[in-house]
Amino acid sequence: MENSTSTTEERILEAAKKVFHCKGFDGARMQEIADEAGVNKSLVHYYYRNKDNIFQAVFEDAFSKLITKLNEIFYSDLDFKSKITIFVSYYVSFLSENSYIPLFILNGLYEKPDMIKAMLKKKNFAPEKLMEQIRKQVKEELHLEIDPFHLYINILALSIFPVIAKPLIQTIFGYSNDQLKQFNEERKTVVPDFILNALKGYENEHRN
Amino acid sequence: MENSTSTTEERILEAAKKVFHCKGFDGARMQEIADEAGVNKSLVHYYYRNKDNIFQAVFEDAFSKLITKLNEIFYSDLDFKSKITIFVSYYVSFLSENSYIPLFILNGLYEKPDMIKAMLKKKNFAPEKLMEQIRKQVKEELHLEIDPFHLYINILALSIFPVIAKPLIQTIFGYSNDQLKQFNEERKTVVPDFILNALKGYENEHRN
DNA sequence: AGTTGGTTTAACCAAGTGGTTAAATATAAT
DNA sequence: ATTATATTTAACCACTTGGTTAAACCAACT
Repeated sequence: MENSTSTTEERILEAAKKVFHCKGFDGARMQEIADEAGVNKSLVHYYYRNKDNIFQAVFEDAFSKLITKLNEIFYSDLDFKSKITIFVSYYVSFLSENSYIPLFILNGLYEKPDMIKAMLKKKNFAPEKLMEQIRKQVKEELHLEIDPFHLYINILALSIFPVIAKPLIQTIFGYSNDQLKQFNEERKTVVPDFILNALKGYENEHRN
Repeated sequence: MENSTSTTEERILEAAKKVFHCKGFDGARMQEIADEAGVNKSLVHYYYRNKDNIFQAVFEDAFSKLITKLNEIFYSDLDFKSKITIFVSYYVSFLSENSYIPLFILNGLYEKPDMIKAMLKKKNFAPEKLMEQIRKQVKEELHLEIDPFHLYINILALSIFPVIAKPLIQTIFGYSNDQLKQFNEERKTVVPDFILNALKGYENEHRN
């Protein structure tokens, strides 16, 4: 019973992504995942023994999508300013097309910290290396006194927050889908500009 | 059966805050709220007919806490740069002591958009006025070409995101509670500096 | 003491919940 | 055709969920 090119197992995972992303762990129902995949509920259990398992599969998928590209860009040979520009424009467009992922991951970190820790260990993801790379480049290439970790968090904040805040911008500021799309498009240049301008400010301030 | 100074109804609301903030709407259990308040479950129903009602009460409380101070600061007579400094340092300290609130509100906007819309209408909260005030000051006082809405979102992002990302910083970067506390303390100065430096950059860039 | 009003409770219920099981079906190999 | 294997299903279960009900409690007032 192959539907198009995907196996049933893949179709279930895709359905689970949709449901978990929209409803969160507690809000998601195994029945809804099954319906979304067009299969019986117990088939979901057949492939992924229980709810925790399938959640973990979905989380790993989302997390690695975010992290892989991040590492790729920040480990490359580019100068730091190029990295920022490339990273932000890539992330803003990726996230605005997968706007549920960041909040899903943050909630996962709150709800299932143990599961996440185990996953990080399994994939031996080491953020220290990344931070060391950033630290080195900020000091030796840009000669800035700004704390690299704060800078890193600022970059993430400016890239990620507006995507998380999508319903805030729509519900509270009444942006339409088109307006939001344009807003996200603008951020690809606005955010790098903002960051690079800020860095310029540090040059002037600390070169004394 | 008055416990200290608070009424039973207030004690239930406080308990509901705790539970909803930690578990979200779907994860929260009426029984847990009752236990937390030290009362029987059906007493919770007696005061707040159903789960939606008590959730709404909790949401309104959190939302108004965030918004009141924001309006207060941005409507004051201060120059814009002072507003930024004051706003950020106030928000960072408020949020780091109520770190569950921003994510709670964002999730609420996703989960219960209709409820939230109704609430905003009831309290006739109008963000247009706030934006107009910011727009005016950015143009006429600072003579900057930066889009005021993007600037506003940037300010929110830099203030709010690090608080939301608390479990990310702790779980992934392994920060201890003390380190996180210091990190938040530092942000009270780092963030305004970063923003004001960025604005300085815009002055140089666009004064031609 | 009796009445009244708000407050608090135990016991209960229908509707889901995640999860199990054993049987049915399709697919392919012998 | 028969067997073996992987896939798919309906029926079921123990348990939890939000919510109801009717009775008990308790202070204040008559």
